[in-house]
Amino acid sequence: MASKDKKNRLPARLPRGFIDREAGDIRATEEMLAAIKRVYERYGFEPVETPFFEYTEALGKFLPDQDRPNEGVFSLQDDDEAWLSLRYDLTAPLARYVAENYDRLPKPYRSYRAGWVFRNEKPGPGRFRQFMQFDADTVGAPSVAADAEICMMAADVMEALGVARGDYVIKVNNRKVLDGVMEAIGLGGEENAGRRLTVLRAIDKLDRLGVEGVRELLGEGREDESGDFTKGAGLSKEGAEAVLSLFDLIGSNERSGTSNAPVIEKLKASTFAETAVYAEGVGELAEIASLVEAAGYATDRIEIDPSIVRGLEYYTGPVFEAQLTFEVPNEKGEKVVFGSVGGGGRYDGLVGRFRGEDVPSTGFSIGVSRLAAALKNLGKLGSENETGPVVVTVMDKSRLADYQAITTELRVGLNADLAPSERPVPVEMYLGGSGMKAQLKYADRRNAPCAIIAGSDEFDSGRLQVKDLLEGKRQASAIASHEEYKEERPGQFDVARTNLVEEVKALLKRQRGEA
RNA sequence: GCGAACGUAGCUCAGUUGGUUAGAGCGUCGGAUUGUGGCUCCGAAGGUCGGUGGUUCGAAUCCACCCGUUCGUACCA
Repeated sequence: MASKDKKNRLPARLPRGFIDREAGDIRATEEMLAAIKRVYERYGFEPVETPFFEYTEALGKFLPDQDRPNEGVFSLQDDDEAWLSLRYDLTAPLARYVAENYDRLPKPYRSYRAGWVFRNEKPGPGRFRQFMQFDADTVGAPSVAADAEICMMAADVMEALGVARGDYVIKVNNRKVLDGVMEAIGLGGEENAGRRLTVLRAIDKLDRLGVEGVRELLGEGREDESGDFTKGAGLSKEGAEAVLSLFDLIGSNERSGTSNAPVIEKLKASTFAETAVYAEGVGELAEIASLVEAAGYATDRIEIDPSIVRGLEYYTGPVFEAQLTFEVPNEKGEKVVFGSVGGGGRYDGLVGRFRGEDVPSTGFSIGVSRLAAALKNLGKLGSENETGPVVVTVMDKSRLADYQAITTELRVGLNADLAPSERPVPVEMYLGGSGMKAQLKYADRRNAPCAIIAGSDEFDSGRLQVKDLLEGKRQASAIASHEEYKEERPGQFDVARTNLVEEVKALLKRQRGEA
């Protein structure tokens, strides 16, 4: 019921952090998902789907790093008082799924899935409370060959989406290397868990704050522009410099060509190598490097970078991050590097939470919306101007049956011998209540290739008017007066009723430049 | 979460020290053109001035709180 009372009218508004998606967006995303899927299928991964809701405890809220355990997730209580939460990533639900179906799944279990995830956080530009991820995981594979494969697959995905080699890079690090470094500077043990987190967070900010900012955060702390003070990790000068020495290794590869060997050598030569977990981590990185190199993936695609941190909750070994390296202008016209569009790593303990033993697993997650925004920027996505429907206009409402017959004839005829992969030609009869002028305006706005026009003259003569809207637009720009415009009827021609389908087919072909 | 700025029509924005009926451009709809998308001209619709309360004879304008947006920062599985 329409509300005349303006004061009490229901406001039509979206909850903050959520967006409506429109045709162009949806089509572009579907295209993208299909391309990613093809890559994963090529590697032998199979699809699986889990629901939006999981039991809250299954999502892993009791894992470390729960400064604010009740924030960030949408939760509600079920009839039986059990807490349910909307999933905030696709990894924890996969771990639940694998644990629940462990005995009947082939191991290693290789699967991919795309889906919406939800985070109850402050939204910002390009940052929403509902967004899509596309994951691929290998569960039950202890070998770093699985990690190497995930990295290569991530690189393949970027190229399948049209990102040129050199415009992206898959960065690889190992959590064990960072753990080893922290152990070496005296941050080992349970009592230092909090400071270790602070150190990892500091390292993670290299991109944004630079070496100086990280140095402050490793020491006493840092004051930002607004005067806010962030407490640091409180490391000694030597400890901080030791951590920062990792950054010196970045770029070792570029200087030497295409192999990750130089950075591996430097990692091995470091004094940290005396720490067992560090040495183990470097060993794994060396193996990954040699595996991807043997497969032909050089540092222009997969690069070892000791400054990569990624998620703090559950990664136990190698971690990956897909970065776009080209610059794009932001709203202010400044050039900025697009940055991370996906990440992942090894999470040996996640499935084990549901079972007695750890199940070694590794995976990768693509931020679909973010990557879509990047691709749009590259011009690799967003064929916005899709051809719209052929519009059959209605001039004489008493002859609706005739217009309907024409519409159906075109709809069937134009789509008769399409291959299954070809986009159908949409055909519609104008269903609004307005006159001819508005109908053609409608066709124009729908980006229609042509409109069919018929009144009593046409029905009597057995010939219909076909108006080529693209050709008409072209001709119209050369016509100044409205009288002449009316007289010319640019782009318009008449065809025999019996030849309608063939004539429209020919017109569409001409427009595609095939005739 | 903390700090700051901003919020006027669908969009981009004017709006004087607090003073009559809040404006423009673009867009939308209609007419000139009863059967033809453009151009041009004419006209119309469209506003809880983000919300609520307060100060005042009088508030888009001043004050408080709230909501939203943006920026910085923290967190980010």
